[in-house]
Amino acid sequence: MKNVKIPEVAVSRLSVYSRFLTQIEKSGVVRISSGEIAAGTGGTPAQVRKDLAYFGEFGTRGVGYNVAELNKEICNILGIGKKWRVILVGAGNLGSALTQYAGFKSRGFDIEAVFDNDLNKVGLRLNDTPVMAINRIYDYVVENKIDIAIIAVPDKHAQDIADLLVTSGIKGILNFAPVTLNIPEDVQVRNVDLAVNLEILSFNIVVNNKE
Amino acid sequence: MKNVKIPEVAVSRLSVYSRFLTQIEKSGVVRISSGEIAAGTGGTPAQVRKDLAYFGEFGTRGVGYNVAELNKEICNILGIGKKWRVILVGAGNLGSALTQYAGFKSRGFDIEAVFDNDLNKVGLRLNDTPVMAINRIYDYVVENKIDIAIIAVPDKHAQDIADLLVTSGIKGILNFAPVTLNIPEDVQVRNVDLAVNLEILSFNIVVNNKE
DNA sequence: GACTGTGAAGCCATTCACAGCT
DNA sequence: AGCTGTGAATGGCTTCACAGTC
Repeated sequence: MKNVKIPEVAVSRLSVYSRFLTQIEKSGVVRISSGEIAAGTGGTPAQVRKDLAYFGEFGTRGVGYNVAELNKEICNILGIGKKWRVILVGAGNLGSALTQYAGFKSRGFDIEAVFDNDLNKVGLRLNDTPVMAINRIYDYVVENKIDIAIIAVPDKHAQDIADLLVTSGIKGILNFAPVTLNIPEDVQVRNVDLAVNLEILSFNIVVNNKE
Repeated sequence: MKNVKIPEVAVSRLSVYSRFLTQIEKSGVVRISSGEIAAGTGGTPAQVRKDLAYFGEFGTRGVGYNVAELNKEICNILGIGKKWRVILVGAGNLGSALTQYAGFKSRGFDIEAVFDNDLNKVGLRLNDTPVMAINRIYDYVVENKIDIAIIAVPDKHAQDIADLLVTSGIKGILNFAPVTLNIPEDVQVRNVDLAVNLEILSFNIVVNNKE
């Protein structure tokens, strides 16, 4: 791997390319050019090539890329197929939906346990995934070497849960609670803020209508 | 408003500031500095000031910002409180969760109708929101002047739904389907790709462990 | 001729540092 | 003295344009 700092946006685009390639691959296409990838993912050909160039040379000049091969390379880069061990905290509406979200499973992220503080839910199964009590998180994460936790609890509990997960030795947190978590640098965090996205949309609509 | 192009990241940060200020306001704090906002939202003081400066002068030199006032200004900028009319398409797991998501309602985005192609669901209510048949989307959007639609249908149907919404005259689309939608430029789109976020996290964990 | 890979240029966002105000 | 507002400097991402390869 080259020793250049890779922009996070480039990584997110790689993820989109991979999704597109997976779909293209199914339809039987073998070869593809940077221009076609760009057209299918809403980017530019130069950017597609640059993003890939951060990691190596995957194409053939004058020809293009082999769809299956390129997709495999990108999956390697992203760490897909590493068999990540994932848990989810918060069996509310959003948590339940995420537990059953096909988009995670199909990309190799399989949630193996759900934790909740509602004892009525503990012991049940959420679409085959067992629901356990919050106070079992620490032991479970340590014993099963869990890599990633998805936080889908109400705002007020998010930081406490995050602290607990950090103490347990979690490597990454995907946070759906609309709060800024305080997390040590060596633990990776991604915030998915649903309301923020609606507000950006709202802003863009207003600006667009003014022109 | 100044005639400078505003970075979209700045807008997303404004949204986070606002959320933070709302919370701070509740706890009774009246005045706040850019440094405190930065500390509470994971940014830098200079960036907070710059983000605000795109839109005007909201603070007092030597003093800071009035929490309530600043929050109101930001809400105006973002178009919150404009009484947006919002519908959701796709009453599956994710769609149901989003319909009941408190983070939307508390920020002024109230989903008023849900559409689904499953006739068993049509006529029911999802947490008080009526579920209607997909073929009623066009009329409903036109008659009720719907501004924003949230797409939470399976990938394969997303583009068709998007086309239908565009034809109906929708202004903005928040898309949860993991596909790149083809939409005319005057309609605003935001993609929330849940799997992409997990994949970026996965990438970051791998990179972090190599160092 | 077609398309990749890449240095260089251009553009945009962030950070710095300080003038201006309270 | 403390904090905002902002031009200038820096840093980073994107686009350009072309050499290299098939």
